[in-house]
Amino acid sequence: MKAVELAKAYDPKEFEDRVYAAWQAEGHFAPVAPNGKKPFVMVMPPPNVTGVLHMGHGLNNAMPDILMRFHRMCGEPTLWVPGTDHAGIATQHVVEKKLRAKGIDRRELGREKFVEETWKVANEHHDIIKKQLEKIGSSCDWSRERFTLDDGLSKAVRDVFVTLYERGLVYKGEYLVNWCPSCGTALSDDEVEHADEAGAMYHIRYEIVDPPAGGPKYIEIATTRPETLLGDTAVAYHPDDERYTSLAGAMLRLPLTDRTIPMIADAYVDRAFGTGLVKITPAHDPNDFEVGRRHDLPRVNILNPDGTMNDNCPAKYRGLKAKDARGLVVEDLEALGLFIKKEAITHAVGHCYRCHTVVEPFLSKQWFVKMRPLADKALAAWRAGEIRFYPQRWENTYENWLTNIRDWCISRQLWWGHRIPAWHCAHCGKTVVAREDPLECPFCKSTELTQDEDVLDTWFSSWLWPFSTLGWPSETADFRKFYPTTTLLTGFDIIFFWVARMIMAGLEFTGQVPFRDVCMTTLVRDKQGRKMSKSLGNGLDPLEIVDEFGADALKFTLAFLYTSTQDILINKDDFKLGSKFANKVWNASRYILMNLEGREFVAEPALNDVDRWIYQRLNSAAVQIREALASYRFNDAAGAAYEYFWNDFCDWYVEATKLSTRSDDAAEKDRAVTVLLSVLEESLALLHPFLPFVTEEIYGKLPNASGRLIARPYPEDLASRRDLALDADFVALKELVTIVRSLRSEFGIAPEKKLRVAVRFDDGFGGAEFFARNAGLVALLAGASGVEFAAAKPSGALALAGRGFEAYVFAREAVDASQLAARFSKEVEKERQYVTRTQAKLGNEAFVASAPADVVEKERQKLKDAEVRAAKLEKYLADLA
RNA sequence: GGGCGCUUGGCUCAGCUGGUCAGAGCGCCUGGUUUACACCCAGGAUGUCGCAGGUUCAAAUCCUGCAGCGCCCA
Repeated sequence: MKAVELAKAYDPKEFEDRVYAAWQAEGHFAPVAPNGKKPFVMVMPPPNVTGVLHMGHGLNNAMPDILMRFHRMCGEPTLWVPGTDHAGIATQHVVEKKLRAKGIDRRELGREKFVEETWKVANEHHDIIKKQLEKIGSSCDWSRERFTLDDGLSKAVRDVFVTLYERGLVYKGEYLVNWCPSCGTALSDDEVEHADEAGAMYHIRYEIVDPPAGGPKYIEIATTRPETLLGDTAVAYHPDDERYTSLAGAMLRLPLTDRTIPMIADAYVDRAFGTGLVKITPAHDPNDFEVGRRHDLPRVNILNPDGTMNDNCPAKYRGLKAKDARGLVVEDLEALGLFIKKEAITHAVGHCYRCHTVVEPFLSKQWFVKMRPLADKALAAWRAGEIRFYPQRWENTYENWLTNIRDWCISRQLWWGHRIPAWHCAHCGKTVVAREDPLECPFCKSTELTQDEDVLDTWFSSWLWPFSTLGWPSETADFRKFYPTTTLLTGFDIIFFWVARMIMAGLEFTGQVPFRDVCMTTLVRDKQGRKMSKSLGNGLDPLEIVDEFGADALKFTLAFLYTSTQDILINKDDFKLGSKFANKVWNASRYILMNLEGREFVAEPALNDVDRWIYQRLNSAAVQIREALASYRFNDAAGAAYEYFWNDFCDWYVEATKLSTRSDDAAEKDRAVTVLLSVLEESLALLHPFLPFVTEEIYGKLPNASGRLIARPYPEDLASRRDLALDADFVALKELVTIVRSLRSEFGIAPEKKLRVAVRFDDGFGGAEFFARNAGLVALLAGASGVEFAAAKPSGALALAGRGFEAYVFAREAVDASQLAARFSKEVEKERQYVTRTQAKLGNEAFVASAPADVVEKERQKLKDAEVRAAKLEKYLADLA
């Protein structure tokens, strides 16, 4: 056989694109035909079609890819559905900005042209996003890719809207909504981010109309937004507040206006807060809105949709931004002597999650989804154990949100999105909601129908994603085969936006939970714990990482550093970890392939101790990986793969085989190389989910492999490979080798100096035969001229303590006796301390009586071991003296 | 105000259902051109597991309180 040559250095750029193209061309990302195994299915959280992938996407695509590859190799039909999201507000922003740069306003362009333009931009961007996902190695089924605005999904959205309307769960009404004056649209409660800001509490006087004789002429209220007084329609006090009960029914002169407003009593008021009086502005505060409803107060809207003061305000304020109006209002109040004071405070202010503009509570007609019935189903399913969160603590958040859920405002005053399938009949005034565009009004047959101008919230399409992508509402083959999906993996920050809503939608429309497991990932941040952002310049572009370190390095590093308990802090250099590991795999393989030169395969090679040991380790690693992935502990899985390959396979196994490959025995060389190649092949399979590219590339060069690694079975837990006794023997062998190496290192004995080594076994040591068989191996690894077996310490040798044995090294002349003695003393002291502690423990009757028998037995054994070791060390000390 | 999380070697973090579990990667120190790898090899140092109590035969691991940091909801 000829040697296979690999390039000297690992160079991912050389093969990653090629390997990905081959996988795709051969159809490996599509599910295999039903084979009796339960399918493993995930949907990709759809990235924003006009966005850019950031490290969060990197993480949330790399981890699913590990899962998909693992389950695929386990022989399950696997499906990972990719796709993108039209991201209404964000995309409309992008396109508007582009147009503005060309001096075009979207209103000039008109709705139709604007949407056309937006499709163009979305299509271009889509190709970029797709390329990025391919670059990072996502093994998703591109033939099933979906977009939230494509025909199928649009049909699903419309069907759902109409169904909910029919069930009385969608309604339109005039309510106070969160309004982004900059985006010019309503937002849902979740789309508002609260941030503490410095503000002020303004104390203002309202004059009482016809004050009772001897009573006060004014009342004092406090507000953070004095300009909203122009929309006040009452002032409220607590019904039990005796300071104000005498003012029941009194009227107040609303400053700066010609209006008078009533004093009302409402239990909502906190008597202890401020003066115990609250100005009520039903059109501009959610709490006031409720108070207004209870007392049937008028709602005076003082804002235009763009956030400026409207015609309900006195002329001088009209057209001013709310913030500017505030200053003017305060000035005017001062002039009238109605302003008392201003105190600095900090308060939470709502901002638009897309553009960060301050959000205004704004009175308008919007569409809502009645959430309570949906949420109750989602809670019931969770309580019944149909949904499991990893880590479980997220279930608290889920429960809490669903328990306190409020209706969902789903209409958006945008052009880019699913147009609301509702029509207004100019003739009879009724609303028509229909699956098919109506040609005439079903109530009065009029054709004067106009469709609602608004579009739906993007999340109103995302919440259908796990089933709309599979063809629902049609009963497609995919839907039948792959729904419900298995696992959803996404960032915890969209648990409300997306995860909980998908569960509600799944239950409402398909009668099933959309997935069983929810794996919540944390955020990726920089080393200072700051969110990665463009403005800070601390963002890590996954594509740059791929370019510099390779896609495998990206994936492996993220898996290795994965943690579910806190944010993942990472910087660019951390990705060296992954590329170093990939390089290690490359070079170990390179070495093995080099050794093929002139060798012949052996049909059924006999396994020696070392071979059986490495299979034992491989087996144990496979078990660990399987267990870790079953509960989404990616770090443990990656760690097990790393430790196996680097510490067991490279450091010990490959080194050990040099005993054979460097021998003059051709038959033994053939045998050793044959086994080595088999172990390598299986090791590559073990590592493949974590390092897909480099393992596939090497696999393609193996003379004993066929097909693609991506489709090879994953190493299984084989009873025949479990061998704890052998593992224990090998632990002892490694200890012996390490003891000799340490001595060499500590006393600067040159590596090329072969040491004469002898071993004596303690009574009852079980590994004697193993050692006898592997004396040559010990000699190789320890750099010994040979290993003898002795009944007692030979004169002229140094003794070193091992567990169950004693090593004798003929190196007295190279060693500084006092230095070695000092080391022994330290060790003796440690052992003696341990002995004392353990004796006390075992002397404690409560311990012996209460602790499980095996724990007590273990302690006894450990005590014995420590005593033996201490005795050995003391003897060595005496000898050195 | 309610809820959740974090505080373990210089750095970033693992340690599930309490009994050598005090670990990993990076960094650091010493020595190495062994025909796979200096993206390497061999050896080594470093932690009263935030603080104070408690439960237990036994606590980094469970409970309570405190301190600091972070997030979510109101």
